[in-house]
Amino acid sequence: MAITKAQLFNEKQIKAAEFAKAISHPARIAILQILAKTNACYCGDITEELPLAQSTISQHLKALKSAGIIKGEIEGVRTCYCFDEENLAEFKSVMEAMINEISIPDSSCC
Amino acid sequence: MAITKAQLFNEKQIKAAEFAKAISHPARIAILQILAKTNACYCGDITEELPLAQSTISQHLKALKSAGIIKGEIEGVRTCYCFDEENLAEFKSVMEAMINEISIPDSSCC
DNA sequence: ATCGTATATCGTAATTTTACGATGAAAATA
DNA sequence: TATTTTCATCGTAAAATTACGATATACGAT
Repeated sequence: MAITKAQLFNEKQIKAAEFAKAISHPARIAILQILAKTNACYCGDITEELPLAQSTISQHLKALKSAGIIKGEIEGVRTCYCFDEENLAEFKSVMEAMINEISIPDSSCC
Repeated sequence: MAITKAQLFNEKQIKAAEFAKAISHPARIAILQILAKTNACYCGDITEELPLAQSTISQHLKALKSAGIIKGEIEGVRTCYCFDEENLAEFKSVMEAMINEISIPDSSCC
């Protein structure tokens, strides 16, 4: 990747790609599903449910947090991870808009 | 990545992650948008619209094809890329299901 | 004050991704 | 037949991703 020319893509494209990258690993999807379905929101809980080391789960949590999809609140010795409500809404709307944009055109050539 | 433990995640998670990875780069999103909005479906057309080398575009097209989202039909010296109708529908339904699953639970802890 | 628990971070290694130019292959054109 | 056009692939390099164990930090409990 010689020089990043990413600024030549538009904001929507970059944002959608970032969100997509955030969920481009089965472990991160699994983490989001766990957060959505259970009250297990501590790193330890998630580590118990997934076949990965604690440090790896922590890394994935960091990636999801960087993307803005989740936030982490420190509760003493632990950190409670949950969805970032506002950003989750943005995630969904950006992804849905993208999915809707990607469709077969009227005059499909093949 | 010592040993791939991906088989310990379920099929849906793996499929969704694969699709997400396919659109996790602005160039690939841009390519899909071009295919959706114009009749430019040749590698050369796309190369003209994006700030990347022809070989790089070809690589991105290959990635989208591997994910099944598009197909390529050889037309003499050129290749016409378009959406794979059936797989595109799967892409959309898998992604939408995933997005719907990811939601704030009733008893949010924080 | 010490010990145990939970998690983030560091160091490291293997793999994958991204990008480019150069080259090759195959069809169309001169 | 020779040339041009179009695209895929190769070779390569830089960077990012993924994973782990080890360690550091910080809080709570004893």
